[in-house]
Amino acid sequence: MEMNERKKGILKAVINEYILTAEPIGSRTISKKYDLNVSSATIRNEMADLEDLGYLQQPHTSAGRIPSDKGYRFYVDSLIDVEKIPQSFEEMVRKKYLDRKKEVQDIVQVTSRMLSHLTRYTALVASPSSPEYFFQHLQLVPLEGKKVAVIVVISSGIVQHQTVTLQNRPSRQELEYISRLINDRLQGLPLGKIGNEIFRDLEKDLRDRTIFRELYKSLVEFLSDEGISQEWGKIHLDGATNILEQPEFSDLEKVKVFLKLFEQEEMLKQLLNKIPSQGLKVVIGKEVPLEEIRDCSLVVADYSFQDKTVGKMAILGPTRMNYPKVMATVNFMAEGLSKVLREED
Amino acid sequence: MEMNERKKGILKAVINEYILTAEPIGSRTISKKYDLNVSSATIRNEMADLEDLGYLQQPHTSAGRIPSDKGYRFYVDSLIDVEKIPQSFEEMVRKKYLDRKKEVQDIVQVTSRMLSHLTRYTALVASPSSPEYFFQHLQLVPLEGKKVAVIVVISSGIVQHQTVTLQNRPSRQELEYISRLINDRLQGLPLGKIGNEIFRDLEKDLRDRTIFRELYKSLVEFLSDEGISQEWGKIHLDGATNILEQPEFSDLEKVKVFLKLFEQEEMLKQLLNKIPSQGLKVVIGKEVPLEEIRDCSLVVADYSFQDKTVGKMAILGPTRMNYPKVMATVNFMAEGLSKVLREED
DNA sequence: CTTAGCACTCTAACAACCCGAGTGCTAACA
DNA sequence: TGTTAGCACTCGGGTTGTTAGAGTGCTAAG
Repeated sequence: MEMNERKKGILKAVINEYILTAEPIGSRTISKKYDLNVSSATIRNEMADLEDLGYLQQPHTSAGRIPSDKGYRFYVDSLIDVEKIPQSFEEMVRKKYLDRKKEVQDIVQVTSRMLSHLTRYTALVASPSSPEYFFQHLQLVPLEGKKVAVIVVISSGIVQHQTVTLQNRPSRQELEYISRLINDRLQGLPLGKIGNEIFRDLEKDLRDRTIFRELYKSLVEFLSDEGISQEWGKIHLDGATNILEQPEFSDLEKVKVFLKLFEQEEMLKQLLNKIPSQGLKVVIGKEVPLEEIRDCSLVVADYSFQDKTVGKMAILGPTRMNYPKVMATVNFMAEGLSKVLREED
Repeated sequence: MEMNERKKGILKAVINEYILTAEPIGSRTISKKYDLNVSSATIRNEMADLEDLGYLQQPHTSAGRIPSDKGYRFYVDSLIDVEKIPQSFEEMVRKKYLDRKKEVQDIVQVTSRMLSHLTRYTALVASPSSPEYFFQHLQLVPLEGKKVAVIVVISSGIVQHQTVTLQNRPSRQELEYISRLINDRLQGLPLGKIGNEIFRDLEKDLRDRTIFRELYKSLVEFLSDEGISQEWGKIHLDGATNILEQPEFSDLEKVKVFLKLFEQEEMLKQLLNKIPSQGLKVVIGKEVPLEEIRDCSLVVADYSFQDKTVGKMAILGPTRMNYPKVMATVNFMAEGLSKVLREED
C-alpha cells in the first residue's frame, strides 16, 4: 500500500481541518466539508490506511484522527499551497520600519514584534552577529573623576561603549596618546586577533603603563565574546503570551515549562544555533533539538547583511501550526529585514 | 466592639497561616497550631467579630476565614515582625554586584534578577531617571560613507550613542568644528534646556548649515524624552513566571491578564509612577492603581543617587504575599542598589 | 472498489451522592 | 460575664453511575 492522490487529498484535508479546530477529525467531517466525491466510509478506509502508514494517529479508539509528526512533515514538504502575503501586510511592515530609529537593536526588536503580531505565535529574532567584525575606531572620553568612557566603532558602523574606572585620574593628553596608539595599530583588524601579543607589542612605546593596561584590558574584554557577541546575537523575543491562546496550552504545567524556557536566553540562542541555516526551514515536533518543547514546531529563516548570513529568526508554536501562513510570513520578514539592513548600509 | 490584644493575636495567626497555606483558615487550626490558650470556640467567636470589623472574610459559609484587604493593611501596619536579612543573602548580593560590568543597565538588571530570586515573586526595577541630567560632552565619529556616530556623555558618566546617516559625506574637519561648537555652548546645560533657541543661536556661526542641522536635530531628538528617558526609566522585569507557582494563579485567564500586562512596559512604568515615593511602601489589593491586578499587592521602595531619589523597585505578588520577608528584602535591595550606585560614582 | 448499515467503543458531560471541614448557636460552667 | 463543650446545619469538592454522541471497523450488497 502506498500514497495515492486521494490519500494525499484526505491527509491534506485532515491537517487543514485540524489546524483550524484543534479537535480530532472524523471521516464524516471530511466528507461533508471537502468535495472529495467519496463517502465517509471510503474516507474511513483511507484514513485507516494513512494511520498504518504513520501519517495520522488516533488519540483513542472512537475518536477522530490527528496528524502525526510524520504527517506534518509530509504536509509541509509536499502538500502545502504557498500563501501570498497580503498587500496590507507589506505596507504595514514598510511603515513600521520607516518610523523607527535606525539602531540595529531597534530594528530587530520591531521585527520580532511584527512577526509575533502577524502570526499570533511566539517570535524569536537573533540580532546580527558575525565573526567577521573588525576594529575601526577607538575613542576615549574622560568623565568625572577617574572614569573614562571607552567607545569603540566596529565595522558596519556598530558602536559600543563602556565606562571604566581607573586607578588614577588620567590627563587628556594621556588618553589622546593612548587612543592614537591603539587606533594606529588596531585599525582594520578582525576582532578575534586583538589579544595579548599586540598588547605587549604596544606596551613598549609607553612611559606610564598602568593606565594603558587598564584600558586595554577593558577593551579586550568587551571586544571578546562576553562583550560584543552578548549584544550581537542577543535574542529578541515577542508574543510569549500568544501561546496561551492555543488550546494545547490549556495545561498550566506546559505553560510553565514554556515560559521558564523563555527566561533563559542562553537556551534560546543554542536552540537557534542548532538549526542549520538554509533559507526557510521547518522543524517539527520530535525534530526540535530541545527536550522541553518536543510538541512544538519551529519555522526558521536566516537573514543576511552584505551577502552573508548574520542572523536567524523563528516562529515557535504548537505542531498544529498554520504552516502556510507562518512560512510565508517568516520568509517575508527575513527578506524584509535583510533589505532594511542593506539600505541602512 | 473594638480591637483588643487577643483579636490582634488571632488576626496575625490567621494571616500568617493563610500566607503559608493559601487555604481558608478554621478556628481549630488556629487553636491547635498557635498557643493562644483559648479553645476553638472562643476563637470562633473572635473570628466572627473580626469579620464584622472587616478584617476577615468568608469565601462561603462553612469554610474558614481569609484576610480581607483591610486585614492585610492592619497586619502590615501594626502586626508585622520585621524580618532580618540572613547573612548569606548579604554575601550573595555583594558577590553578584562585584563580578558584574559596571554599566548602570547591567546593575539594574542584576538587581531585578536577585529580587525575584530572593522573593520568588515578580520583580520590577525602574532604571535611574532624573530630570536633572546635564550635558557633558559630544563626540562625533565618522563611520563608513555618510554615517556618523553621535556619542553623548551626560552627567554621572552616562554615555549614549546613535548612528546618523547624513545627506553628504562629512569631512573630519567639519565634524570637529561642529562638535567643538556644540560642546562649548552646551557644556553643563540641563538636558531640558537644549532646544531650538540654542540651535538658531549656534547656526549663525556656520558656513555649511545642512550637516549641522541634521546632526543637531538628531542630538535634540535623542536627548529628549524619547531618547534618554526611554533608556533611563526603563523597567527591568524578572521572575514573571514565578506567579505561576502561586495557587491564586491556577486560573489561566488570570495568568493571561498578568503576562499580557508584563509585555506592556509603558503600563508598568505608569504603575510605578503612580505610587508616591517614600521609603518603603506597601500597596494592597484594591489600593493598586491598576484595574487588572486588583487582587495583587506591591511592595515598593525607591533608591537614590547623589542623595536624590532616582528610581523605584517593586515586588508584585498576590495579596497573600509573605510581607515580612518581601518588605525586608525590597528594603535591603533598595539600600544595596543605592550603595552600589554611590560607589560607582 | 465503493458504500450503506450496524454493532461496538470510548469520552465528555451531567446528576446524584457522600464526606468532611467548618460554622453558629445553645446551654452549662467558672 | 466570659469561656467552652456539644451539636445541628451548611456547603463545596470529590466520587460514582449513567447517558448521549461522535466516531470507528466490519460486513455484505451494489
